Amino acid sequence: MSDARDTSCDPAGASGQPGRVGLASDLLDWYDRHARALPWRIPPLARVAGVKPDPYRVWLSEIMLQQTTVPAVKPYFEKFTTRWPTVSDLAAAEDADVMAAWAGLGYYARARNLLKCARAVASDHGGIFPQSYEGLLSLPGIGPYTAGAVAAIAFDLPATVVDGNVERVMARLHDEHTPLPEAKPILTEMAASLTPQARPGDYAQAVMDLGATVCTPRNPVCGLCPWRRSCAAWDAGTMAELPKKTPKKRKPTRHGIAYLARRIDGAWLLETRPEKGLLGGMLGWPGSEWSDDPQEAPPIRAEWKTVPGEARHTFTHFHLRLTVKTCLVPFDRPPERGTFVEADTFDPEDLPTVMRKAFSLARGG
DNA sequence: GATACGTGGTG
DNA sequence: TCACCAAGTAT
Repeated sequence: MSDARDTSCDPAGASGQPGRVGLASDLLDWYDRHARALPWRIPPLARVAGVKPDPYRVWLSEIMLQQTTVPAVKPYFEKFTTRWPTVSDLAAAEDADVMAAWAGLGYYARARNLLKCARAVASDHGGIFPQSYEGLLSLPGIGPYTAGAVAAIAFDLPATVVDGNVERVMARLHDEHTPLPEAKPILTEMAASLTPQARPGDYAQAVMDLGATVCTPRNPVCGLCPWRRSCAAWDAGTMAELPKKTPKKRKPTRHGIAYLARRIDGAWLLETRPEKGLLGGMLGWPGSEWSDDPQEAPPIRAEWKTVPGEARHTFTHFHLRLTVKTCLVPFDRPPERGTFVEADTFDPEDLPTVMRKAFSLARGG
């Protein structure tokens, strides 16, 4: 781990401190000048002046940011913090309201675990988040990354935070060619050995910001990097090919049928999907199974018409081509599955994206 | 360790 | 069009 290059070229090393401290300090200097302003972030100057982050906002942002970009998260973060300003407010919310508010953001298990976690904090911890890595890790939806991030950012504990950005930065800094996920423990050890005791919260955010804005997956901007002089991949010219990753499987294509039934008073036939599995707990159109050759499964007796075209959508591990069928039914006909939702209560924004696409196709948009 | 789990942006 | 990628977790 103690690469000679780490110490040979940095001022702190020359002044007698270990090279790793020099690297952390260089990065914090960079962060003080280049930290992005984000709705959940306390700017470095304010942090140094003693302003503390709200653990609820840190936790909420970190859950939303899992596998999700900053621009996608921003409006959802504003919506959640406006509607539920504290963890106790969130804990008291209805499941359906939270799932509807999360609709469109993806990875819906996050929303289910978000509520479980808020309720655990409210009922088992008096509405206060546990202030330790282990305590945080024990909560639903909080894994090693998020426990470290909240510990560091909210409580300024010297936790090592390893996300995709940090993996990439470490792989390049040390010119590590072992492919992910095999390299994860190695990269984690590298990250741990760099984590400073001073300002761990700012440092955690700084490494991730570096990865997000300078040490990017494609076209890294090495000319602006505070760690360029210490970067082994820069020396070797291998930045563009790191980190190595084991190749992913091709996605198969599945087919399905979505049934959009409208009652004469304008109500729509919807159903809440089972808690487990794909789109678990979300509102959606009744439908067939998604497979090579789906079987008809109309949720109500009616004269169904097939909408021309298909709704196409790609999930994490397969492509979906959805045939959309519509019908109009009388007021007194009971459905075999699902529940009619009054027209003035129904908002397509409450649906996951694939279901919105089916709705758009049916409406001719 | 491998797999399931969303979505939108990008080259 | 298409594969890759993003502040991962649960099983």
